[in-house]
Amino acid sequence: MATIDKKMKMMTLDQMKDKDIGKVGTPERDKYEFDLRMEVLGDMIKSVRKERNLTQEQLGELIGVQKSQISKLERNTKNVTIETILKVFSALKANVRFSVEMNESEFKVV
Amino acid sequence: MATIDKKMKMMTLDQMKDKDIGKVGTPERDKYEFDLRMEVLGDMIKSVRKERNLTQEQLGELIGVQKSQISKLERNTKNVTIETILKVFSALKANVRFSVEMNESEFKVV
DNA sequence: ATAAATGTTTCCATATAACTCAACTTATTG
DNA sequence: CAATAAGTTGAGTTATATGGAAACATTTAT
Repeated sequence: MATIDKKMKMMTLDQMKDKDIGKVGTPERDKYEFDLRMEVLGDMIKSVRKERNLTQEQLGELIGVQKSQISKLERNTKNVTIETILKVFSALKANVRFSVEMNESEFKVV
Repeated sequence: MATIDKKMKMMTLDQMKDKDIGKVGTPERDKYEFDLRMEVLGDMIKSVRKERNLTQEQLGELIGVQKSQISKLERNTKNVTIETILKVFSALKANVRFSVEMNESEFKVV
C-alpha cells in the first residue's frame, strides 16, 4: 500500500459563503479543492457556478435543463444521484472526487 | 484560504482487487483512504464490506434491505443516490468524502 | 421607482432508483 | 459429492429524482 503526500488548498464553508456574497475579484484561484460534506452539495454547485460567472439559466443551458432545475439542485430539495452530480460539475469543468475512509477500530458487528 | 498538508494512505483499484481475492490476513489496516472514481463505487462498497467481514446479507440487515439489493449496488446496476451511498458506508462505519476541484484555466463559456 | 434579470416555488408528468420475493448460479465446506 | 452458504438475476411494485412550465419573489440595474 503506497503512502503519498497530497498538498491541497482547502476551503471552509464559511469561506465559500464569503466568496458567494462578495469578493468576486479574488485572483489566485487557479486550482483548489473543496472539502465537502454531503449536506453541502448544493452550496458546492452554487459556489462553483458563481466562480464560473454563470447564471442558473446559463448552467442549465450547458446541461440542457431549466434554471428551475439548477435552483432545486443548489437548494438541496432533492436527494441527488451521482449521474446528476457528475453532469453538473462536468459542465462546470470541475473534477469530482469521492473517497471513503474506514477506521478499523470503530467497527463492531451488532 | 488555508493550505494544509494531508498525509494519506492510498489504494489503487488493483490493490483493492488483490484484497478482495486473497490476502485476508493483512494486519495494519487501521486507517486508510480510497481514492475513487465514480464508476468504481460498487467495488468500493464490496471492498469495504469484505474488509468488515460481512456477507451481503449481513450488510443488508444493518441497513434494512435484502441481500439482492446490496448485490445490485455492488454491481453498479443503478445510478445510485447520495442517500444510498451514505446509508451503506455509514453502516460500514466508513467516512465518505466528496471533493470538487476546479481549474480555472480550462473553462470557456460556450 | 420601474424594468430587467436572476432566482425560487408549485404543480405536474415521466423516468428510474430503491426495494422485495423467488428462482437461480456460484462458491464453500463437511 | 452433496449440502449449505453466498451472491446474482429477473419480474414486478413503490417511492422519488428529474425535469418542464409558468407564476412568483428577489435582486440588480437604469
